Amino acid sequence: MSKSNINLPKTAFSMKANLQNKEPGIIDYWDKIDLYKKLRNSSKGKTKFVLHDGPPYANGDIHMGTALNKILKDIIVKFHQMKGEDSVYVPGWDCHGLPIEWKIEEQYKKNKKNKNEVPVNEFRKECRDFAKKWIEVHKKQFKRLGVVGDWENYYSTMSFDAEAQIVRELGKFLKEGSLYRGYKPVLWSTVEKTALADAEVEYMDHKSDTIYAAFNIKKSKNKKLLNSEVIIWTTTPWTIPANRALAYNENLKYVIVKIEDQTDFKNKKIIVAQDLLKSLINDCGIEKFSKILTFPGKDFKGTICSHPFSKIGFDYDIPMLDANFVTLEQGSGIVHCAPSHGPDDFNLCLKNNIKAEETVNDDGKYTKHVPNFEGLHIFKANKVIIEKLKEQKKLLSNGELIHSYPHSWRSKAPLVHRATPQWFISMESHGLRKKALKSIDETNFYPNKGKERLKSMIELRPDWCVSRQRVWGVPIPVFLSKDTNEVLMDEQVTENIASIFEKEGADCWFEKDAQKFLGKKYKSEDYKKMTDIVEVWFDSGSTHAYVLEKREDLKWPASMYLEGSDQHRGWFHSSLLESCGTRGRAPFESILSHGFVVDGKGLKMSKSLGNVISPEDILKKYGADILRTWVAVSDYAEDLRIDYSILEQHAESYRKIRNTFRYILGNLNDKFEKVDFEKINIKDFPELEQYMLHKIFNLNLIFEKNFEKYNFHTIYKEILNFCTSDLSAFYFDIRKDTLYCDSLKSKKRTSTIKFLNIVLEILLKWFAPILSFTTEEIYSLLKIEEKESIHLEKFPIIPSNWNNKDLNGKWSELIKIRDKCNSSIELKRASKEIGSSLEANIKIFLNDKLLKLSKGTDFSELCITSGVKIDKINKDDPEEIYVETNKAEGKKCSVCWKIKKDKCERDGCILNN
RNA sequence: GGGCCGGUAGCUCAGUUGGUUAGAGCACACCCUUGAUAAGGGUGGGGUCGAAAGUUCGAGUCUUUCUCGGCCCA
Repeated sequence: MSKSNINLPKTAFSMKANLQNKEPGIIDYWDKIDLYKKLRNSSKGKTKFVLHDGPPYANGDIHMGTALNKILKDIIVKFHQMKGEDSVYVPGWDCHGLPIEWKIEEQYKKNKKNKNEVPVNEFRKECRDFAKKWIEVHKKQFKRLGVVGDWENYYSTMSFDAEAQIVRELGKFLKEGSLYRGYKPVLWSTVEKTALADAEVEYMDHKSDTIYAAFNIKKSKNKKLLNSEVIIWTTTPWTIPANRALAYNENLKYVIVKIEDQTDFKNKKIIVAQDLLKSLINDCGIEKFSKILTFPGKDFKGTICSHPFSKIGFDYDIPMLDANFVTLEQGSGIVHCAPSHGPDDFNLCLKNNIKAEETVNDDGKYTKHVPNFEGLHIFKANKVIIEKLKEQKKLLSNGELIHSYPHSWRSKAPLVHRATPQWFISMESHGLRKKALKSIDETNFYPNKGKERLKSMIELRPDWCVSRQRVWGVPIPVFLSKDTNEVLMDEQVTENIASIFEKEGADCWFEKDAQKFLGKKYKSEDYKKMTDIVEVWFDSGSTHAYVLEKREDLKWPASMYLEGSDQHRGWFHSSLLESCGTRGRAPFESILSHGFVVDGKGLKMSKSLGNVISPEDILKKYGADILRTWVAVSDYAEDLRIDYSILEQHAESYRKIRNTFRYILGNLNDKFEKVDFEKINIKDFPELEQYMLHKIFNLNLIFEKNFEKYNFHTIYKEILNFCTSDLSAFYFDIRKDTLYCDSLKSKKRTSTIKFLNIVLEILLKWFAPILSFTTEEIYSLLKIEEKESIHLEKFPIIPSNWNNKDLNGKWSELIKIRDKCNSSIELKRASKEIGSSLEANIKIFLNDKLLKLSKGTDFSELCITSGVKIDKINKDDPEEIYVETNKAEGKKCSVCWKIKKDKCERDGCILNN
């Protein structure tokens, strides 16, 4: 029998996707038609949706985290575009900063070049070229993922206009008065006379002097504490002159002990943590003592001590402060705090309004702020301090300790924490903290938990230190008076600097004579030009100023900032502060944060674990649409797991979707005919199609509801289920008979074809933001004249008359009956009586309700059997449905393969001859 | 070490204010089909809801502790 008289599906859309080879061609096509420009032109005047790109650092190939971030952004941008908005996306890059400086330095090392001998601007030029190179690499990699954006006119933190605007932004804080000069401890090498970044530090063993020293209690609300001495332990005795506070932990227990040995401490009462008493007694060689009292740490609240050197010029209050960094690991349970010489100390003191000061100079010698010891080098000071403590009867004991200690990676010299002059933006002086907290409240967070996270950080953070002693960045555009050391505050000077940077770039700061920047008003002899640079978080925190505000295609504030959850402390944070400080509110209306990419077991990816997967690997093996699928189906609110078995699973669901499309295209013979949804007369369709239209109506509600909450994984899952359960296993299976065997002009077949056209268009549009390549592949196959890309289309508007709750109620019952039929058929199949369901005749027994409901329904069509009989169920039967299956008797129709006893109504059937 | 977030079938995810036997798709097993064919259909198995204790008539859901993992901070 020839197959010429049945209509089998035929399509140019291949079953095998071959994405890795096909996708690059589609990217070329988008370039060729200039898709981004077409998108902008097509949506002129529409409501703007601006997802402002957080700039990735221009260094190294992209990894899964960056790929996730960019794909998620692209999906959202496309969703908004197809919703009918003007969804603009301008990618950007973060270019200044230490990691690039290192890379260049590394190259110098290889070539035996010395950084200090290279002119600053030569070095900066190499940094700039390095960043430029990586921007180009990233661009290619991001485009390969299917991300559509303004790749030609990207922004970068190192462009001249960005550098100029960063100067203007800082100028606003300077003018307002919230930018101030203060001190902060940094790791310092007294040998190289320079600050070191964490990554330039090597930890090596070092022998330190240790002391147990005593601080008299001067005042306390707790009378029992009076006349006692608090004991501290430290490995840096030279910091004692810089002591400004003592730290305890209110959750620890402390004990007052009376010493009875013949020493300086005979009959004195000392206070230490209860659990450290034993080790302290041991360390100090105390033999006779008695415990007087134990008390909780919180009783220290409000206690004031005096400095061990109070009698020799250190006559000030030493407050006791609660701090959770105080532990029982070592020492006495009370920690001596020198805000100029430790980050913990600094932060604790700052919170309590004790400022750090310059106690040690560049060379490592005490400054004039340290009476009695001025000019003494700190590396020679320990002995002297220990002697002085003994003299003042404040030394309980001393010793030595070998421990891991920071050293310079270059000189191998031991480092110290040293307070150096820095620039800060005050959180309080002009209400920055308050403004930021208010803005957080006015921002939508996806997921919501991001709100609390950002809020608690802003509530607790200290003043923002915006200066770095580095080279590759925007200079802090400030002059200090040589006379008074005061900051020159003049808006005109700031603006002058900015406009010079705009023309020449920030490099000129390092070579041009200061007079050029000062203008005519001031003389360069009178001023010092600062050499610090602005920290990079201020650079990227200002993107809203030089990107959102400056570009006409964008808007301020942005509709959304979208980054990984680590950016609550990073870009979200710095952008919020910068903008609240300069403009009084956040530069974003909403924040979407996503989790981190982890391996299949939930562990973070690392080279040592060998569980790293790169985007490149995935693109090679599966193609970008599979990676995009993975992004869409994963719940970004949590960490996202990935490994090859997970990808394989999603590739499988992709194939299912691809085959759904292929089946539709095959039956349409790749000829798409657009249907005007509004003009459809629902009643012209058979009930089955009406029911399917209702399903689509419902699905669209789910689609819209979940889009609003950016729940893409729900959207994907729902449409996938529609493809597998509703279309493939139900509708397509049933309508195969019509599509293959009915005459082309039959009413039933034409309405099926009409429905296929409808569902094709809808599925294409729904999937387009996620499966950007595959939907484009199909779209181009359909040769739709008026539009050149699926991405220029809008989401379908589903008419409300597709909604049909009654029909839905009826059909859920019919499907229940169908399920029973399938079970019954399966029994006969298992016992080998029949194979295909077309070899079956079924008898369905129903209760009155279902019998009435089923009137007019052809179950042989619904269940794909050769025959059906319906009868009333026995009244005694507790079930409402009962099905009996029998082998169909007769001959097989050559067209529809149904088994018939007599003639067949199908045209061309041999039974009819 | 501290703060925050999380752990539901092999996998990706649903599980309203505590309330029947905890769901879906994929994967898996078996069967059918060979007119969606490196496809398609049917049936089915699979979960001490991270662990323990508690509150309650009743806990995946509330409380506490522990454990594992992630981010941030130190």
